[in-house]
Amino acid sequence: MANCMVFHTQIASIMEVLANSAVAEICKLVDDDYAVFRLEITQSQKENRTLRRKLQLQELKVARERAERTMRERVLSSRPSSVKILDRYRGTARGEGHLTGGHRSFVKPAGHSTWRDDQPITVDEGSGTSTQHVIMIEAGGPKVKRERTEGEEDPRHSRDIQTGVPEAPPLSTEDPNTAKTQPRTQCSITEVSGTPNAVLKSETDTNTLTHTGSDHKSDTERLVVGPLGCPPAPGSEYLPVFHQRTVHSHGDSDALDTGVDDPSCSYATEMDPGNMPLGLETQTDLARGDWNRYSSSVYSEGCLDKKGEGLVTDEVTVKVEGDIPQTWNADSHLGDGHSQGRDFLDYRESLEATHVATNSLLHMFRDRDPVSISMGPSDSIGLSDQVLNSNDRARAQAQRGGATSGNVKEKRFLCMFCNKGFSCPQTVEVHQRIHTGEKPYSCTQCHMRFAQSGSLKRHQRVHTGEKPYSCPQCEKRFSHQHHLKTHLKVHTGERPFACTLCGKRFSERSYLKIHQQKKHSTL
DNA sequence: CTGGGGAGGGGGCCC
DNA sequence: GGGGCCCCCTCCCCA
Repeated sequence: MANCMVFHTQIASIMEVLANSAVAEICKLVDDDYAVFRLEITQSQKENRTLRRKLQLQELKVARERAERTMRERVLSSRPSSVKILDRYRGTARGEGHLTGGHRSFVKPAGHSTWRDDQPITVDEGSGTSTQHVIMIEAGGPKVKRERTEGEEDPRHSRDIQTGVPEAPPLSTEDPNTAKTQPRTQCSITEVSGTPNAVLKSETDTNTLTHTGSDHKSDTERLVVGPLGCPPAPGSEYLPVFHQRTVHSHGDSDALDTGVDDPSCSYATEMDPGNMPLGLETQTDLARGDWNRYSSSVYSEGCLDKKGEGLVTDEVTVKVEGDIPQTWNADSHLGDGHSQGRDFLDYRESLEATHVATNSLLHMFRDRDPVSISMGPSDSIGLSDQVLNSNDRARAQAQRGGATSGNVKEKRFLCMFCNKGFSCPQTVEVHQRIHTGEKPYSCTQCHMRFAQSGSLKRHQRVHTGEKPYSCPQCEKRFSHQHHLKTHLKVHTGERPFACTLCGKRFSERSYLKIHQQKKHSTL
């Protein structure tokens, strides 16, 4: 009997131990799953917040545009009919000088019948002529062909207001409706931030912006303020870094700068390639919100930005133009140090920028929501295969080594397009040129343009014939170091790349790839 | 003549 | 800015 009791006791204790271990295991599993679920829920909630915010912003923007349209109607109707094309637009026109078929939005006063809608005009820029496809907007009238164009023009007003340039009496002081537009900076930054993190971040940042109206220091200047050229990363959050047009800005960017001042343009543009750069530039300008985190400054020059934002028929803008501080000019052309007298009229670049920008946004959207974004015929026309490849590569690289995958080195500066992380904002800026198509470095000998200065320098060896890399075995010389390295395999007989299917070996991976494509493509 | 491979040139991009 | 790697392209040679 006693044995039986002992046996039962032991059984009970064993059962208890087993039960406890089972419970512990279950708890562990539950905890793990719970953590995963919680993470997913958090992300979902974040996305929901982002979408909700975007919705609100869209509504806000619609209301704002409506108010501004009303305001503009009022302004235009009260303006004398002798509206002149300002010369300041020439900068933009020059940027698109060869862009036949490019679209440009003009605003003509309501009732002005001198021009017909979509009437091609010839812009004589001295260095050449170009036929431009002009989109005429009946300001204040019912024939607004491109609603977004209002967004192009609006921003100047609204940004003027935001920047508080004293010499430019903002329209808002005349029309209380404009006051509604004031919070747009915050909204706009949120709209284009791209990632949920960025949304929240940008919004917060924007709230902290306090423009003094006198801070016309360029973004470029601000960028170099930080130690070692890399501003310290504030906080621990990943920071999407926006493309900085002004850093390497050049004349032809003018064509894209139309409407850059209006962050709200971003979503006003559909997949119209002609419009896309505007939206893109808009995004890039928004970066200043982020950069300002480091510089404790604000973005102001962007609003008055650069030469010609469009055909200005607004006297308010005229005043602004006259009051652009000198430092601003330095800003706008800072990148010209790299230009080396390049041809700002390069049609290819304008076209390229347009298409690449389109492509970049397409990628961006496609990455975000591959289902909802469809590529229409116009979206793919003219897209550079090379850039497509580049973007694909970038995306692939982002997937491989993006910050989100957890690199050893801290890479908290995220590309706003592919989310790839970098340790330095300047590096991100350079990287983002993959997506934006910006190529600030142009060859003086030909029309080649490059996103990186090193590429330009290397390219120029084509013209100079410089071949600094010589083979010690045969005195052959090469312009690329890698070519020398490749060539050396001729002497060594090294063939490190073997086909896994047939065992054939190659000295270069590309040979192997070609071989496999040709021989084993059916696999 | 044709296809495969070698060699070299050039640009893109990251570190 | 430089180094390094990647990819693509073209030309040439040869079976």
